[in-house]
Amino acid sequence: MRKVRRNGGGRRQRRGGAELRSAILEAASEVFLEKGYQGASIEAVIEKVGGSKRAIYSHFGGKKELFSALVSEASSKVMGSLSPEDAEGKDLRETLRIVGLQVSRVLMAPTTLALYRAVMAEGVRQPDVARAFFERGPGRVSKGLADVLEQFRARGAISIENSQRAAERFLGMLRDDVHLQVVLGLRAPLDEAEMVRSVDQAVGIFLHGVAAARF
Amino acid sequence: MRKVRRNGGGRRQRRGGAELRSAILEAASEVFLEKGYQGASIEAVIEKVGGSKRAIYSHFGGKKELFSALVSEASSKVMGSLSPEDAEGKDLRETLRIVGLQVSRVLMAPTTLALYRAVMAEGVRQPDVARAFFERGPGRVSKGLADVLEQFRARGAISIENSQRAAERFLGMLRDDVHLQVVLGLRAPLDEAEMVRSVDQAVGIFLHGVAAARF
DNA sequence: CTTGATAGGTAACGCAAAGTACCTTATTGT
DNA sequence: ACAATAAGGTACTTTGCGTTACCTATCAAG
Repeated sequence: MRKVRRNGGGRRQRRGGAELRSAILEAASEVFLEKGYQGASIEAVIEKVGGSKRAIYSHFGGKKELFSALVSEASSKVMGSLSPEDAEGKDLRETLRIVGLQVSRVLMAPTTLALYRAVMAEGVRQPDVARAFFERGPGRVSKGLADVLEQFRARGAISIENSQRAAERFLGMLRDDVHLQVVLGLRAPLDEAEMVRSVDQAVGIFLHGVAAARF
Repeated sequence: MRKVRRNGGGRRQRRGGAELRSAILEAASEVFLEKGYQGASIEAVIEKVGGSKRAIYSHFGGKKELFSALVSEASSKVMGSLSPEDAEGKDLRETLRIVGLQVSRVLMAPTTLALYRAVMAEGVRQPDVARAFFERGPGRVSKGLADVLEQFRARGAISIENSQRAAERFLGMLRDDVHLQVVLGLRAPLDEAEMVRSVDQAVGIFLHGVAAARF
């Protein structure tokens, strides 16, 4: 009886097997995010990574599965740039400013924008891709913010019925026409200063609304 | 000397020339909006409309131009379903409710969703398409609402620095995670009752915010 | 009726790209 | 070292599709 060394998935290792896999994912990111799922070609990926198509079919199974893997990975990676602990112990306004700014930075990052485009287009036809993206990305963010809001609600700082929906509203304000125009390539992403102002405005509306104070 | 019958563009008419053109646009809508720009094929369009590919090249020039024409038309058509006059003479809250509900209906309509997906994906590569979509669609809506808000601001009903940005914020709240999930095909569009509740919530936040009243 | 022009149809070209059959080579257990 | 196994490479097949060259039928002008 032999001992077989296996890695996590139960697949045998070879010279740079795992390295090749992640190199493919890297190259696939570039190609798929630039051209979109349908516009991307396996050949273009291989051209970047060097090697042969066979490697992609061995490692992933096909174009669809490669895309799916890529989206999962990219969605998770994006989340890594968020650090909710930065908002610990702050008051509500400051918390919203910090979270809002972090989210805005993510939303305006080139990779996120490209991911957004690609997934929006293909999500309807590949439900697992849509789910992976949403649950690892926007869904996680709004859940996280909802938890925070819930704490403030419990303390009586805010009056809302549904923390989850409230969080989604706040985040929705960050994904407004400006973001849409950036996604469409109609204007450059906001720079840091613009983002700060934008977030401040959103926080202001979210906290107190636009109605003139009726004193 | 005979009179020459011409249509608007100065192009000679023939048996069903214009009818064919619009039939092509109709079929192209179905195909492009279902499959996306890159996934759609001229052949599929022609199969639906009957005739030959030559007709498309005569009328439009190519796949790109056909898509562009389609997006312009569809974007304008969508706007037709908005009737801002319904909000005339109402107070601020009621105005926002009416506008919000109309916009929500549009956002949840299958055609709009499909258009959204297709344009989001292809906009970066076809700037004229992105522009046509945005200016006829979302841009027009937010401009319209901005004008209304400006009137309320002038009357002192609301305190905001920038009506345009404020309008975009309100509309952004309608394009939140729920809308994203619908676009991604992860959940069914809201029905009328759900939309009403959703809009009411957004209006509430927009007007007074979530902060507990400090009396 | 003739003539010129053009919208529309037929069919073919050319290319890109997904997937695969087959071979090569590295790796691992004995 | 050697056999067994499987990853990785080469090159092909097949398919689908955008585009175009060429032809035909229709319509207006004289």
